[in-house]
Amino acid sequence: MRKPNPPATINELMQRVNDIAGITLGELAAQYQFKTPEHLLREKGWPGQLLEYVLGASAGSKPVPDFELLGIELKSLPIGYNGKPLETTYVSVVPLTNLTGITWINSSVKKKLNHVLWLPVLAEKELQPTERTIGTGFLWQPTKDQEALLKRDWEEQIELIALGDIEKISGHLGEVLQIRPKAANNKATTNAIGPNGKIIKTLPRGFYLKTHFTHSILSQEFMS
DNA sequence: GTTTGATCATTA
DNA sequence: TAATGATCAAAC
Repeated sequence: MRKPNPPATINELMQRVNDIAGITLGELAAQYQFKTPEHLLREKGWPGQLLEYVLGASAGSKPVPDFELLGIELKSLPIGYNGKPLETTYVSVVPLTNLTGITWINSSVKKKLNHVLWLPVLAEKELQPTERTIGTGFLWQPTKDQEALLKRDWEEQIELIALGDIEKISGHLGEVLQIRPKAANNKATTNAIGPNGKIIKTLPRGFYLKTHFTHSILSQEFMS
């Protein structure tokens, strides 16, 4: 099969999502002649890249929603046999400089999470990457309560960064939204605001949704 | 180096 | 065993 075009409507997108529910990543990759990792899962981004391709998401690394026409972000969500998320969910890069004028409303986190297509994938560790089974995808927008939680965590941690206290931030902070390293390795560096307002070098960081938050989203969708 | 896609693996 | 810190690959 050829590379799918971007879906024109939400209905079209959701039809494609429903069409792939229940099959494995290996079967899907074969159908579309998409590359499959031959041995170990060293290509950590493979599940997401395959799903993007099949659903017609914008290719490449662009700072725009996966489905630009629809304003929807695709997030695959690895879950275990118990239906709970196995990993935190990466959201976006954490800004470490030029924070003047930045607010929750215009933040990358709010924009990214404004409208998300969650695609659960049964990804229990004993399963080979190709044996992971695609679940039922669904659209989600934060409720007022959920957004309030995200906003509170975001503001608390952005304030620390603005004050030059990036090195005081660890994955322990944040109720639902945490900040953790996001880099090739722990030697990578980027600019950040340091003590006294001086620019320092530090490890690039990313925002991640904690698993209990994504689990609550799943519960809200499937157990209501 | 940065941003996209995430998972790995050591620690607590 | 869950969570935090570290890491892998591709495109640019």
